[in-house]
Amino acid sequence: MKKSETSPSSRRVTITDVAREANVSIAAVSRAMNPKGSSSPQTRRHILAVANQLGYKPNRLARGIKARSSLIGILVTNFENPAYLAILSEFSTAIQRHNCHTLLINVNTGKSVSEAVSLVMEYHVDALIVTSATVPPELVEACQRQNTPVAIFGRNAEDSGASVVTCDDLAIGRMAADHLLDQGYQRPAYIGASTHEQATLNRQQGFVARLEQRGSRLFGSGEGHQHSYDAGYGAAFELLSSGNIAPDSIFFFDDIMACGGIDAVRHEFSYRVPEDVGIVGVDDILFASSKSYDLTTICQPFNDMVNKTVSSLFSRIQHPEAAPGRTIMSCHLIQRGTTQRVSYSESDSLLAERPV
Amino acid sequence: MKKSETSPSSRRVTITDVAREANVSIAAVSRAMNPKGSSSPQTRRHILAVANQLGYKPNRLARGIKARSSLIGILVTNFENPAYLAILSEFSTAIQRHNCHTLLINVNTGKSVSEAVSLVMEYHVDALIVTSATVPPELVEACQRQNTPVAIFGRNAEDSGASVVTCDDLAIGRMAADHLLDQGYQRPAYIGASTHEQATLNRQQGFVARLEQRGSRLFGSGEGHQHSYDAGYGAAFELLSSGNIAPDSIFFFDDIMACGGIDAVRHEFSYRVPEDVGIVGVDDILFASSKSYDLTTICQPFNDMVNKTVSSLFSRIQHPEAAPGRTIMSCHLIQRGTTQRVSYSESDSLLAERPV
DNA sequence: CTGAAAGCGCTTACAG
DNA sequence: CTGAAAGCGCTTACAG
Repeated sequence: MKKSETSPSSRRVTITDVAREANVSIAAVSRAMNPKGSSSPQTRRHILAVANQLGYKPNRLARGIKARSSLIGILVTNFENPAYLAILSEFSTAIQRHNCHTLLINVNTGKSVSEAVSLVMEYHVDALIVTSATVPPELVEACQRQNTPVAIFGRNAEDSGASVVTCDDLAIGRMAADHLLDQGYQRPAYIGASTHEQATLNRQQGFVARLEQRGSRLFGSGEGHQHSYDAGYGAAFELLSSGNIAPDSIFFFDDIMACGGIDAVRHEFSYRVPEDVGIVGVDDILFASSKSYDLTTICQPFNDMVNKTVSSLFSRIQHPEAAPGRTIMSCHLIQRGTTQRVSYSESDSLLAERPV
Repeated sequence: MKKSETSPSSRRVTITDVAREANVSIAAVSRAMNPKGSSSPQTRRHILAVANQLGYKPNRLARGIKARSSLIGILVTNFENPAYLAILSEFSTAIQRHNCHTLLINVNTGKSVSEAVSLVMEYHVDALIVTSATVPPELVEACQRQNTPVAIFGRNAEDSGASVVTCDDLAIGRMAADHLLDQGYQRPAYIGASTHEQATLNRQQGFVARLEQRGSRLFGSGEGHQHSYDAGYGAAFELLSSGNIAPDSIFFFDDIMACGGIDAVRHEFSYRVPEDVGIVGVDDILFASSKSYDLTTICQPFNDMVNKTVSSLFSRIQHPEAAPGRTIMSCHLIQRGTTQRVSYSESDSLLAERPV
C-alpha cells in the first residue's frame, strides 16, 4: 500500500508489486491467481486480498506469451446482412462467458481471407471463427498445427478440416419449394446472391430438385450482386420485367434481399403480395416480422448455431487431439403474410392478364 | 531452411529462428522488422527475405508486453440498433487501416461499463472506444494515466476527460421540431427510449424548446424501454390510444423505433402516414430508405464520426500530452415520404373525427 | 549499423 | 505448498 499510495506513477501494478506487498514470491502470486495453481487456502486468500487491494490485474499479453491468450478471433465478411449484428452480439457474449475475448477482423477491406487469418494468428488467438466464408483447407491445417482450432460458421465447407456449424442449404431450398407448392403457387422463381457462393447454388439446387420432383419446374431466376436490399430490389425488378413467363412466387436467398424484392413487386409493378406474387426469404431478420413486410421465412437457429460453434471450439481447446465435428442444424419455416394463397383463383391474378 | 524443413514440429517460427537462419542477432532482426529500427539497407533486405521465406510473423503478444499491443478496444452497448452494424464495420475497417486490431467487448452481458473497461485494460489496448454509453470520469482518467486514450462515440459526455465525437442532441430535437412545424403539423409528440439516457432527454428538450419558441407545444410523449421496433410500436400504440389529445405527428428517438411506430399507426389504427400522422426518426438506417417505410430522418454522419474518432485516438497515441478534443458533428434532415403534408387540410384527417 | 545484455510480466517445471 | 530459476518472444538502451 505505502508504495502505491505515495507514487503518482502511471505504472501499472504488476505481479512483482503484489509479491512484494504480500511477502511471497511472484511464483506464489501466479499460482494463487490461477485456479489450478497449487496454493494453500490461507496463502491464496492473503495474496488475493493484496492483489485486490492493489488493483492488480494480470497482463493478458504477458500471460499469452507462455500460456493461452484468451483471445478468440472472428472473421466477419457479412457486414451488409442485418442478421449479423445479432450473430456478432451472440458470439461475443458466448466468448465472454468463457472468460475470453473477441478479436474482430473485418474481411471486407479488400483483404483476402488468407491475409486475415495470418493476421489474426499473430495474436496467437486460442481459436478462430470464420463466418460465412470458406477457408482453404491448407490454411485451416496450418492453424491447427499451431494448436489453433478453426470453426466455420454458416457455410457447409466439406473436408475443410475445421469444425463446421451450419444449416443444410439443399434442405432450405427444398423447404421453400415445398411451401410454395403447398400454398398453390405454380410458377416459382429463385433469386440468389453472388453465384460465386456455394450457398447460393446449393439453395437453388435444392429448390429446383424439389420442384421437379413434384412435377413443377423453375420459372426464372435472378441474381443480386450482394446480400442487400437494393440487390434484391433490382433483381426482382429485372426478373419481373423480362417479357417471358412471369413467376407467381419468388424464393430469395435471404431476407434482406426478399425485403427489397417485396418492395419492387409492390411499388414497381403494383402487384399484390401474396396474391399475385408469393415471397419466401431466409434468416428471419428483425424486419421479417414487421407489419410492413410480414415475410414468410426460413429461420436458421442462429443462437444455437453460435453457441454450438463456441462450445465445440472450447472443447477442442481442451482436447486438441479430438477431431473437428460437423453440425448441421435444422431450420424451420415461419409462415407469415407473404405466402397466404392456397385457395386462390388464378383469374383474380393481375399477372394472369399478362401473356404467360 | 534445413531445420524448418526437417522438423514436423508445430512450433511457430520466432525471431530466434530468423536470426539463426540469417546469421544475425535477434536484435538485428527486431530492428529490421521495425520500420524505425536502424538497419543497413542490405541487412534489412536480407533479413526480410529470410523472414519471409520462413513465414515469420512477429508475435504481437510478446511485442505488446514492451511496446504497444496494436489492439484497440471497443465497447459496444447497442446491439439492438441496426445502425450499429455499419458503425462496427466502419470502426474495424478504420482500425485495420492503422494496422491495428479490434477487441470487441459486448457490454450487454449484464456487465457494467466499468467492468468492461477494466477487462479490456488487461489486454493493454492502445486506445479505448466507448460507443453510446458514458464512462465515469475517474475511469477515463485511470485509463489515461496508463497512457490509454479514451474516446466516447455518440454521447455528448461533458467533462469526461475523453475525446468526444457526437452530434448535438438538442440540435437534433430542434431540427425535428422545425421540420414538423414547417410541414404544417400542429400537434407534435415525442417518443424516446429509456429516460435514463441523457440523449433521450436532450432530444426531447431541444424538440420541446423549439416548439414553444415557435408558439406550439408538445402534444404528448411516450417511452419505449429499448431501442427496438417493438418498443416503438408499443409506445406509439399507447400514445395514440390514450383518449386525450391525439398528436398529428411523432418524433422518434431513432429510426428503428420510428419503423415500429409507423407500423402501429398504419396497422393498429389505419391512420395514414403522412396525411394523418407525420413521422420523423433519427439515424437513417437501411430500412429508412426502403419503399415500405420511406422514413424522414435526421442523419448522423456516422462514417465521418467513426473516422474522426479513430484518427483522434491515433493522434493522441502519438502525442500523449495533447488534450482530448470534442467534436460535435452536424446532422442533416433527409425528407422522405413520412412527412409530406404542407398544404394538407385538417378536414381530410381521420384524426379530426376524433374529439380533440 | 550491429551485437550482447537486460528487461517486459508472466508461467512452469524443478527442488525442497 | 512454496521459492529460485529458466524461459516465453520480443524491444531497447548501451557500447562498440
